[in-house]
Amino acid sequence: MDRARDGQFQATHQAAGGRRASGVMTVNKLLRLNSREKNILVKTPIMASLGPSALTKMLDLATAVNYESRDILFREGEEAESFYCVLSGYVRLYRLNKDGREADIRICGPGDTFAECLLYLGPNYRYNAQAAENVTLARFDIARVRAAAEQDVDISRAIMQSLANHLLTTMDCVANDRLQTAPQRVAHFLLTSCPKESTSASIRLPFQKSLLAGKLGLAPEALSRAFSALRRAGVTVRGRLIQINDVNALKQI
Amino acid sequence: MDRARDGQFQATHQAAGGRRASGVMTVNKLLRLNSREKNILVKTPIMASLGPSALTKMLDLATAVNYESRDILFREGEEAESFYCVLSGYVRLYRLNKDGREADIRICGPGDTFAECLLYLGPNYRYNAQAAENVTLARFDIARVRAAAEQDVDISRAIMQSLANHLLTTMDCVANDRLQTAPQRVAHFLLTSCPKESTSASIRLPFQKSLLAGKLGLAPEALSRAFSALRRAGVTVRGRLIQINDVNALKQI
DNA sequence: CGGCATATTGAAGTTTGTCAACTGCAGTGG
DNA sequence: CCACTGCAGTTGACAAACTTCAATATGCCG
Repeated sequence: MDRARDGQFQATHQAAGGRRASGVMTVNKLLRLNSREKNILVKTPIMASLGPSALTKMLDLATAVNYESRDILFREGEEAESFYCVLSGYVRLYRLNKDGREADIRICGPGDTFAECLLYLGPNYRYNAQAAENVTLARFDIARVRAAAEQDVDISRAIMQSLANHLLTTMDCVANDRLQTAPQRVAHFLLTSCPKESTSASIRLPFQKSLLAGKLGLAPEALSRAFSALRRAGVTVRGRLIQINDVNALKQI
Repeated sequence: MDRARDGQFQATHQAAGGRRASGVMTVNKLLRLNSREKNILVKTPIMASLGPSALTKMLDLATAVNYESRDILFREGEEAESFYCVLSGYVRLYRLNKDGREADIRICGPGDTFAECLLYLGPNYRYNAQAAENVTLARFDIARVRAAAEQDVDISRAIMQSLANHLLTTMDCVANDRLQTAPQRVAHFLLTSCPKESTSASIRLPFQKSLLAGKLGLAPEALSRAFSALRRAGVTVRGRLIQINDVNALKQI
């Protein structure tokens, strides 16, 4: 059975979060970050503001971990031992209702930190996390980082900035869900993906459309229809490539 | 013209946030908290975890301010000088779309802190805040609290806990909006308002139904219909009084 | 009781979700 | 090289849920 292709299998047997090397899976082998991974990590928002000593402490606490597409990182209700920072790939954070329907809460890409809010809260994860594609993550032990933050103001300040940012982003999400229709959400997303001050642009989606649909709180079909509704505003879609002829027209949607 | 009853007037002439005494308005007079207000403030989540010295510092930084129902506390885009903690009454945080439609992001009641995320972020408010009824608030100067947090780990820890809490609450909000229908949202709200482990309950809404509707992301009419849909699950509504005959039946909605 | 704001109800109308069929593409294996 | 397969995405038809508008009812406070 192909684990990466069978959601049901994933749903009952959690992936253990191993690091794979040359096609061979070595479960739960946590490694220090290699230099390429370190270079990515130190540029992420949560690390970039740290002073040299705080940065060293955090790098010492980080381990690297890989997941394959559709692997489950953790589930709602499990005891939270770690929080994560994405080095490459995308991770979905989502909830289930009692019928088993899923709703994405957040899509985390390179540089994004997630579950760090549990540093100062209850002992359990509050949502599910799944790799949307093959991902590399930096993993941090919650208890150790909490201890480090108590001693180093740089670290606690970085965590606060991260929390404050996520809070505002999530509040934006609530407001957008409640105020905007599907084409408006898509237009808004495209505009935030455009370089500032440009009159036209062409964008390559960094992930599948189904993932974008979830991020925007839409069914994949609704995203499709939103794109075709945006054609009259000069938006051309071919695969992951999106051509925007008139940025100002998009703003009027 | 009655300021408290004319939304348009409020929309163009911002209330200055004065403290009123015996019907006479004294604009912008910021006062130290009286002992009753202090007693409330020290029990709020953000203050309760502070040690004695941190608590004293924060109380010294706090000023009391009253607003009348429908007063605007601040608007999106304004420079953020203060964050607030609700001592009594309710405050709506909301956004406008370009058609002028409003969507509530959060309803803050006694003990709730808001806009504290700006301690570590950009200089502007990111949403509007309006008194939903007559309110008393503790106001904190952002720059001063930021300085205090740098020196006192208790304070920065309290802020982090507050941020983490709000983040999780807001993520819950996104998930609930995306997963639950109107009756389910109302049922969920009622269940969180019930004492734990009770089989039946009677609740008094702490605010107007229109405010509850906004909190749940619904039009007032949709809330009304949700309540009448819940009648068959043993929910009786008369004014602000709500009788729940069977808590378990509500959980099945 | 009057006056006003809040809440409820009914009747459209929108928007989105759901289900199903179909397309297009990429990879597989004969 | 080509049929087969599996998956992502699109499209259509329909249903469900919610909003909006309008009319009416209820409740509150002078």
